[in-house]
Amino acid sequence: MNEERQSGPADVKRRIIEEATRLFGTQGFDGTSIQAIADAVGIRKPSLLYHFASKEALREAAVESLLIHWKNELPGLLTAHISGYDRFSSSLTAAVEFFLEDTNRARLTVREMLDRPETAHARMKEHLSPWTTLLTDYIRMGQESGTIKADVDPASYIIQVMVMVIGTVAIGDIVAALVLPGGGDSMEAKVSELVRICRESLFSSPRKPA
Amino acid sequence: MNEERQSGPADVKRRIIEEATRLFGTQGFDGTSIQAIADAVGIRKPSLLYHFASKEALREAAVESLLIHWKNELPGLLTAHISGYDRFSSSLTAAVEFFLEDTNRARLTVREMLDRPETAHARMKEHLSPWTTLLTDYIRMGQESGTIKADVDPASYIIQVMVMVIGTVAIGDIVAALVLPGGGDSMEAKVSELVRICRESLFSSPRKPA
DNA sequence: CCTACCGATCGGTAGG
DNA sequence: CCTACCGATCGGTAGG
Repeated sequence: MNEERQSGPADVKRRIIEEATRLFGTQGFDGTSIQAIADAVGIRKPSLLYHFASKEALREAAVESLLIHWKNELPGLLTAHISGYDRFSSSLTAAVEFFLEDTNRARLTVREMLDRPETAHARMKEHLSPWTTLLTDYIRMGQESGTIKADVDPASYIIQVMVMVIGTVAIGDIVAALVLPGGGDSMEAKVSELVRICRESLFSSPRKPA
Repeated sequence: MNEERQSGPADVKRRIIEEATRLFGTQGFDGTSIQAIADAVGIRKPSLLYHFASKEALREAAVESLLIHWKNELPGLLTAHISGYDRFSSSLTAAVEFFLEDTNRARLTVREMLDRPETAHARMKEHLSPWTTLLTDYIRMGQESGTIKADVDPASYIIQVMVMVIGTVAIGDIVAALVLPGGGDSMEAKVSELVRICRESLFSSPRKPA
């Protein structure tokens, strides 16, 4: 009747999702067998299928878990700080570093976008569009008050920032090979250049207005 | 003994690579069977394996073909025009539109970066690093003459531009869903915003110096 | 370029 | 959560 020792069934489910996210992210959905996931968790294949009725159900659970994670963490990280030229840099840096903490999640996200465009489209919209609307409004307000360049297209700007953030985390290391003799500069340099590009193409002047 | 009618063997190889690029790009390497590729071409599976000894050999041929295409077309498109503030925009627009012409190639490229980081790293470096070096040098020269912002990190800047270009083509439509109520603005708007972001974060002043 | 065929692995089920 | 098992499909080969 003890209820705290060892791994409860909820813990097993969590570990399955963890390993699935890692393997789907690095090798892709079709490139990962449920056998391989079961091996990584340390259980047999039919045991995994007791927790998730099908491989497809596991995929959906992994993506859902990923989106919930972002939905819970990102808005607080961003909305609390986006309120001026200086804070813009630090909050965008924090957001990129948040994604960098778990590269597998970023890779799985990109793979989902490639593998199932319509489904990914619908699900991301459902979870994330509420707070991207906030960002769009913030840009429009900045344009009215003159702190943000008038020729910024708010929606397209946010799309490009997201493409840069997720792209840098998912494939930045490989793209870096095209440019650098050594084979890749530090991720730090890429992140600070990303922030610089976003900042200088958004605000009206290099110094914040009074 | 006629040699121009119907499809020669070289033509069949070309069509196999075409269909493989399309299917690998949309469904992934592991998500595409050689049976499916043979069906799309209109031949039997063992016939396909006569032209390419293995599925892996076909993958390599498809990626090689893609890189050769870019290597042949891009340098002329870029180096001829990157020589000032105005031409920068038109040549970057042309480059993005070049990628947009064949979305499958962009998707296959991103998938290769995710599926086989080291191999993709090495092969892209081999084919493309010579002319990215030219771009880096161009930025450094602009910094010395004052037309380009001093705080630009040339290598990281080029990486971010490439991430934006390839990311916009491969997953721009899906990311757009996060932002727009309608479900995605026109690709045109995304491209012109991409160009604006790259331009305004690169040059020293909004008007080109004399 | 084809027919015929192979061993291995896939996702999933039966039954406990 | 396990053992035992299934039909389907996979990449690839033999032989012509």
